[in-house]
Amino acid sequence: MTKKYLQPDVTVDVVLFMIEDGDLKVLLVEREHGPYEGMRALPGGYLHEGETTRIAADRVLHNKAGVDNVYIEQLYTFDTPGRDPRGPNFSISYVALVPSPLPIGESDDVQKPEWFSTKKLSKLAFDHQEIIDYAIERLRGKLEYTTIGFNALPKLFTLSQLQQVYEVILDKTLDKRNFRKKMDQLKMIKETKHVLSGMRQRPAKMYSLLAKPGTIKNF
Amino acid sequence: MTKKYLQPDVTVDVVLFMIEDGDLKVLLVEREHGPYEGMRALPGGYLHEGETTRIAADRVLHNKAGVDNVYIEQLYTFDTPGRDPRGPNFSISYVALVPSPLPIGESDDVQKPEWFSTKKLSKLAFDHQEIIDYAIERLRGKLEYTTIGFNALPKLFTLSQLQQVYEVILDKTLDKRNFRKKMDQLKMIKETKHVLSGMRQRPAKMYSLLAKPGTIKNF
DNA sequence: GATTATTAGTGTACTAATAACACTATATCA
DNA sequence: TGATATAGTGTTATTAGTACACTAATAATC
Repeated sequence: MTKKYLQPDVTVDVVLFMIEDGDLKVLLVEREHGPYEGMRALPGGYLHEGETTRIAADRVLHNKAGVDNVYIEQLYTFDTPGRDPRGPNFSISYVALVPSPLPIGESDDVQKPEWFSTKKLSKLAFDHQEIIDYAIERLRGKLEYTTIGFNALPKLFTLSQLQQVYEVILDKTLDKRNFRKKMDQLKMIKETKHVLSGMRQRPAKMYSLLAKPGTIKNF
Repeated sequence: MTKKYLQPDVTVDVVLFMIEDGDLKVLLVEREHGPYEGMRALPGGYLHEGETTRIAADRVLHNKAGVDNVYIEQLYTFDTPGRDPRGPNFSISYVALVPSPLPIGESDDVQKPEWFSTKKLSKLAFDHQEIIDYAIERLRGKLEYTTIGFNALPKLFTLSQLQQVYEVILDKTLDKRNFRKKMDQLKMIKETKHVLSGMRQRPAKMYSLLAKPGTIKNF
C-alpha cells in the first residue's frame, strides 16, 4: 500500500487505579527521556509487532506494576493532533483496577512507578491528566451498574472495606445501614466463615463475591 | 523513527442509526472491491493525513449519508488481529444517531448507502456485525442517563414520537402514562404552540428539548 | 482486670419512584 | 354520521431509597 493515508504511531497507556488510605490512587512513572522528560506520565509504551492493544496493556501492567490477571477494559482512543510533539500519535488507553493490598511484589522497572493520589496531581506529561479524568468518570459510571468495584478488593473482604471502595470512587460518604441493606437485597455476595480480627475492635465477617466481577448488572 | 513498532492502518467506521417504521435502522454501504467485495459494510474509510478520527467520521457521514452536525461519539477501537485480511488494521468506530425523517437529501456516493433494520442483517464484511452489536449496547446504556434519544427526532416532536424512540431502542413497550409522567417530572422538554395534525386522528401537541442533547443526566 | 477507644453490626419510619391499569377527546376517512 | 385511529389524562399499590442512633466485640491502656 502506498503511503497516501495516515499511519500514526500507536501507544498504549494504562490508567491503573488502587484504593489505599481512603484515597483513589493512580500509578505513574517518570519519563526518562524524550518529550516531557522528568515529568510524571501514565505507564505505557509503543505497540509491538503482532500485539493487540489489550496484550500490550497487559504487558505494561506486568512490567510496570508487577500485576497480572487484573480487571482491565479499553477506555478511549485519544488522537488530538499535537498530543505528542514528535508526530501523529494515537493513545489507546485502558483502565484497570487492582486490589489493595497488592498481592504481588513491585516491579523492577527503571521508570520507578509510584502511586499518587488522584486528588493532588502535579502537571503530567502529554494529555495524561485528561485521560485520568476520563478514566475516573468511567470508573464512577460503571460502579453504579456493574461489579467493577469488587476488583479493588481481595477475594475475601469485609462490608466496611467494600463500602469504602464505593465511598472513595464516588467521592462521597454513604450510610452504613443503607449500604448493607442494598448489598443484602442484591444477593451478589455471600458470607464466609472467616473473620478479620486483630484490629483493636470487634472482628468483621468476611464476604466473597458470588458472580464473576464485571458481569452482573442492575446495581 | 525506525520501524521497530507496529504502525497499523487506521480506518474509521461509523455506525449511523435512525428510527423508521418502528425499527432501529443502520446505514450500510456495499463494498465495491477488496476483501468482502459485494457485501454490506459500515460506511467508513482510511484516515487521511492531518485528520482526527472525529473529523474523518464527520466526513464519512457527510459523504455517505449527506448529514452534517449530528450527534456522534467515539465507540471503541477494534484491533483484533486478522480483522482485515490485508494486514494490521485498527478500526476506530463512532456511533451516530440522526433524526427521522432525515432533514437532508441522500448522498450521491457510488457505494449506494441504504438503511437496514438492525433486526435482520445478513452477514456483514469484517467484524462489522460485532461493531453494530456493541453500538446498540452503548446506545441503550446512554438512553437511560442522557438525552441521546432526542437526537433521533427533529427539534419539534410529539410525546408519542419520543416514546417510540425509547421503545425501539430499548426493544420493549412502555406505558404511555408512566412515560409521560416521567418526562413531566424530568422537566427537560417544554410544550410549544405547535401541533402535529392531518393524521386521521386527534392532533398531538409538539414539544422541544430544553437543554442541549447529550448533556443532561439523571434520567 | 477495669476502662477506654475503635469499628462492627443492626431496624424502623418516612419519602420518592416505579408499575399497573381504562377511559374520554379530537381528528380523518368512508 | 359512524367507524377508526391515536392523543391525552389519574389513582392506587408496590418497591426502592433515605434518614437516623444505639449495642456488640475486640485491642490497647492504665
